[in-house]
Amino acid sequence: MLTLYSWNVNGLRAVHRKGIFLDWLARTQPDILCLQETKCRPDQLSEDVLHPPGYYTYWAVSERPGYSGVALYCKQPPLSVQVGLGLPDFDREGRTLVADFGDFTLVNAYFPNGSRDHSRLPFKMQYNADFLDTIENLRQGGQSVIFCGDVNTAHQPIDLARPRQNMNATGFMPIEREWIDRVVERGYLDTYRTLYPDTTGAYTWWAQVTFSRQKNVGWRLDYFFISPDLRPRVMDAAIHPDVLGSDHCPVSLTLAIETDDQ
Amino acid sequence: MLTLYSWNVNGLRAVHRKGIFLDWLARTQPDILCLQETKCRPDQLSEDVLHPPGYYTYWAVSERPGYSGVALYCKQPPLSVQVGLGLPDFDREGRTLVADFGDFTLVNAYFPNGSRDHSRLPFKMQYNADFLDTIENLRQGGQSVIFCGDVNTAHQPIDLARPRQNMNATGFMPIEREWIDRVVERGYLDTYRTLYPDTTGAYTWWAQVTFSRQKNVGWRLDYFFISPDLRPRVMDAAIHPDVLGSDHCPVSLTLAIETDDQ
DNA sequence: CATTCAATG
DNA sequence: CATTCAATG
Repeated sequence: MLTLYSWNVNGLRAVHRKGIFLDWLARTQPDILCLQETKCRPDQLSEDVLHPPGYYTYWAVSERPGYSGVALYCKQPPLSVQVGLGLPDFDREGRTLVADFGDFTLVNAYFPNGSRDHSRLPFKMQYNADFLDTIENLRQGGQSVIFCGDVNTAHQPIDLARPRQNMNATGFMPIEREWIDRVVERGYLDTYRTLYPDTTGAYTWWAQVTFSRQKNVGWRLDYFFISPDLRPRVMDAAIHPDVLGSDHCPVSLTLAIETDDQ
Repeated sequence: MLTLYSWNVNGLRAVHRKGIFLDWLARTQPDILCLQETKCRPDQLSEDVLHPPGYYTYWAVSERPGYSGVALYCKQPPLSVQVGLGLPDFDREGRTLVADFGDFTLVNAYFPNGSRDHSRLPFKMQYNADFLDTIENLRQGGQSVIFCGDVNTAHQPIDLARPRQNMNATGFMPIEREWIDRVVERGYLDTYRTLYPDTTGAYTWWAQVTFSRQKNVGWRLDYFFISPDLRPRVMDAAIHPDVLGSDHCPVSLTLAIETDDQ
């Protein structure tokens, strides 16, 4: 059994400083943990966060200090890890890690935010397009694919509290949602929604400005998608809104795959 | 009897937030208070700081947000207040207030910092030169002059804890100290040093980086200077190192001048 | 080290 | 609102 978690931490140093990160990690013990918005270089971290007992860690860093960044924590080292998509425009922002675990290739991604004024929407849609090309190439190479992270888009009206008010807000615009349609058309499964097609109020992000978390006025922006061949292995998919410390909460996926744990 | 205080607060909002400023003001009740490094526009302040009971307030603001800025709090309104020296290069940094109190003209100034790499030394020396011209013009117009504030220069070796190590550091370079020599040659009196010519360890600023305040490794950078005609009125000059909340402490001057207080 | 601001989300 | 950085002192 393999447990995978994904969490946009909104600053790894901040969630560590609050005394939350290592506690949660020690308690949860995911086999694989994907972080987004780490907002740091590894050399800015203390040893306890950089190398928690039992974990290998991998880092994608933005050229711009304090911005973006993703990390991978895992109990077994991948066969290989690729930092970035191989596309400098995106890779300089530290958005992507691709890890080959043998049974599957895992892509941990912090998808671009379209920006309130929509100025980064073209950049986001280009990332999304190139991202889909990348994972399709992996599948054509015979790999099973899992991708997770902050997709920065709610797919359907059920995936946010105020769908009608946000039709023209980045994160729920038709063009953004259609990209997820395309992902699903290619056969990828939104694991949480596949298991819980009708569950409402299932969100992973809440705006801090409006204190919307206490009212659960949120969005489901964080996902675990799998290629369809992995469907028989899915044991559970979950959202963990009780885990505080960021404006996002973690999401998880449990697979029926043996680990080498002794 | 008239009590004047001068204090570089290193951010008025910060010293207010710490609960120090209004407490200190209510307890001390200076007739006149000159602040430097207010680092704010008046509209960024709450009413209680902007208009404490019994005080008129006047503001010089930098064009650059959060930088520099001086303020004048006084129980009796001046006959006139001039914001700036009339020199745009300096006035755009909100460094100077000139207030005519009838008995004397008070100039509240935040003299430029020469910058660690000495890059602002020419700017500082030009400000100092133009400042001296300004107060000399006031005297030639028949006024008694008081000037106070953060002069950003220690005059003599007795005025800092480590004179030999700082001969080439801005704040104690020969060229900076010679400007104070010139002020003294014109007859102005450094009120504190006039009353206490041999007192050592009398500092008004301590570097935060090195926690030097607890060791009293400091500099005397804040002064009340007076034109010589006011000498007979001087009752006391003091330094108040126990007042916390900034990296500078307040300094004060007490004059034998009647106030209109009922 | 401490203050403030700007960018970003 | 919260995180991080940069400039300044």
